[in-house]
Amino acid sequence: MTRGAGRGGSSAAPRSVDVARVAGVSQKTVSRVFNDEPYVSAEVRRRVLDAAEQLGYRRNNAARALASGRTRSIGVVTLGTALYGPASLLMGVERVVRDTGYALRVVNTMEGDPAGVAGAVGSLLDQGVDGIVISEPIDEIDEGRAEPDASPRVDVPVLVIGAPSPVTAPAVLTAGDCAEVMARTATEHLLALGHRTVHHLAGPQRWYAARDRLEGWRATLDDHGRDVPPVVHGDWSAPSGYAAGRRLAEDPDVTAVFAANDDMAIGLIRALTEAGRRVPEDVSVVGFDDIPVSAYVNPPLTTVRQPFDAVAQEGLKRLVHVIENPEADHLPPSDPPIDLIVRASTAPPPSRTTPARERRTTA
Amino acid sequence: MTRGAGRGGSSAAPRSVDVARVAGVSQKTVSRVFNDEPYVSAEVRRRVLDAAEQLGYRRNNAARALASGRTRSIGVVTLGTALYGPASLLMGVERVVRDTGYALRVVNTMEGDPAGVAGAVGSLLDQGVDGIVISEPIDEIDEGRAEPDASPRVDVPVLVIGAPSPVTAPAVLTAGDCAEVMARTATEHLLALGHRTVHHLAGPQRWYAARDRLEGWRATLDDHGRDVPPVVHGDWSAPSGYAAGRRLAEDPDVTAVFAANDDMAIGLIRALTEAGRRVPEDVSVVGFDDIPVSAYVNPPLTTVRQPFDAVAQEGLKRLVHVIENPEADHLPPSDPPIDLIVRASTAPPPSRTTPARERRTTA
DNA sequence: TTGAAAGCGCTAACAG
DNA sequence: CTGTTAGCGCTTTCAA
Repeated sequence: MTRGAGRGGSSAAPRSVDVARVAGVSQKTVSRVFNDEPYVSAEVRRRVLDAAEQLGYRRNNAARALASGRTRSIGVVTLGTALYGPASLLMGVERVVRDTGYALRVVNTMEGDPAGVAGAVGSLLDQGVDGIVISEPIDEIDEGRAEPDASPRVDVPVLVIGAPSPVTAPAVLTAGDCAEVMARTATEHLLALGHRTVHHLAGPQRWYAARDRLEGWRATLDDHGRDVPPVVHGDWSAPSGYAAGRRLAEDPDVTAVFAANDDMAIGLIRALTEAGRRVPEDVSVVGFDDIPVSAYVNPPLTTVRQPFDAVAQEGLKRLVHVIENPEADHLPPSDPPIDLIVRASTAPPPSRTTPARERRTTA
Repeated sequence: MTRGAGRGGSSAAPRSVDVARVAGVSQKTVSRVFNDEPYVSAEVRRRVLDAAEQLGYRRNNAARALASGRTRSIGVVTLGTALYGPASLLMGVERVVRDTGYALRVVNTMEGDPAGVAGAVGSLLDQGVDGIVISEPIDEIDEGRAEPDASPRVDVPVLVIGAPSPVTAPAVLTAGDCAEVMARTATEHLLALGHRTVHHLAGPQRWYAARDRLEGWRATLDDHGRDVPPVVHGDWSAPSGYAAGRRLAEDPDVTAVFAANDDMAIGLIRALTEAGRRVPEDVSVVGFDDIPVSAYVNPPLTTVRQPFDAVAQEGLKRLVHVIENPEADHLPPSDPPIDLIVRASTAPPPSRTTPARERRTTA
């Protein structure tokens, strides 16, 4: 093979020996300079840097990885959706990964993908990564099953965001497992407004995120000794929220609904409104995520803002720490901030003496 | 260094020679099997595969890349936002990249990032990629400037989505440059409804996407010999749409607005509604993107759906073709489908009994 | 503070 | 059909 083949360049890419020759030093010295190793005189460092610049030298990452056994990259497994939550998380992860000097490799797991998380993780391992982030995995691996091809031998540290780990690895960290608390916050808000109970429009139960929110909601109701009404299920989408809303609208007892995400909340509100149930006068609705349009829909949506950036940042800091200090103690997780954003979609329940239809809104 | 160091495994990772030994063949034969090269008897192939399975063998990608000069990965430069457009595009790209057998590396350019696209591309080149996708770049490089550190020497094929190329490379492909046509479609729709002219709520002009939409709108108006009212600018966000809406609401001549994305359209509608201008009775609004909630906001939004998946798929197919056949002719681009989704936010203008035209003193 | 030598694990020719 | 021989461009010893 010709030097530089595959790079498509007209001239071969310069290597560290080329830089060394130009700078009049050994190849090893060039290596030292580029790795910020000590014991290089300022004078030599300058010469090397100049030569590199002049030649347009760029370190060959494959050679580095091969020689050092470290790829300096982190792989992330995400769902292949543009849903606000997963997408925000991915962006947060990218930012931190880059800040910590690692490169990012991304593999999606589509819903219904037969290989699922295991396949995605395997693919990342094939590519070569020093650590793996699994963002919001959903159920697809049977629990308790340990067949080697189902849950691949992961020999790098893993950070799992928003779920218990679907893989076994020498070091497993978790982050962002605060959905339950957030769901409590949302539910408590509704209860504090005077609602007798709160209905829940849940996400798909294969998602831990959905289950956690449901759990938080149910636990809050239990704690307050309230009825736990039947759960309505959606698929995160506005259409599914709309469908749920039509059903919920038929039940006059429904005065407060906690939706597991904003998209569903928006669909829900539309259905409620079309059915003649005003929001928030007749029914209060709380969403989850605080997507960008939530403040501007009609009515502006009360919701819980997820601390995506904080979760990504904190989790990755810990992951990188484990990667670079395999023996050291893990950094302790910290609790991310949780914000309940109260807007106009929640209000006290309609007074019970007056039928809703006779109430008048003054504008 | 110890074998397998950096992988953190308790035992060293098996190499192809190990597999070869177990299978009783040469190392090269193992390589043949794993590369699906011809001239390996079924019998030998089986033995190799069995041995590999037994050992838990995984090819070392760094060594492969070093020896072959190909990294088998594609890098993508995206904006670091969870905006629906960029995020959808990224997901579409991931899917296709994986389908074509490449790995994906991702680098974001944050707005205000000093290094910008050039820095991101450089980082990808450092990491080692066989091709680069630049998704919706925004202006940050001075045009016409050719300093080496400003626009790095890109020696791999580049696919630019939704913009002219901000870099020079041996092969530059473009895709998704249909925003102008889509903007025309939106504007024509409004004109066909009977509106005298159409106002435009534009995106930030550093984005090509925003400029293209503006151009399409302006050209359509010109073609029909209509007034081109002053452009209102937003920043893609719902709040900015809201702010624009307050201004637009004061002008009774405004009967139709084409917003450069759905988020702004939603903010705009809210402002219009609050100001007592009904949508669509008094003012029609068309958005752009068809984000998931658009069908469920109030009123459901008429919008233009961007063919993200089609654009990603088509563009990448061409990019991969160039990577693998540097000498061959480029595959021809094809036109992605454009869908105007007509919902309830557009309608004919209010009847012209009030002499709005008399008030127009400046054009 | 610097350099020389020896691989890292694989693919690319070229023989058989 | 299969094996041999060289590297790919670095990092890592170890020596100076």
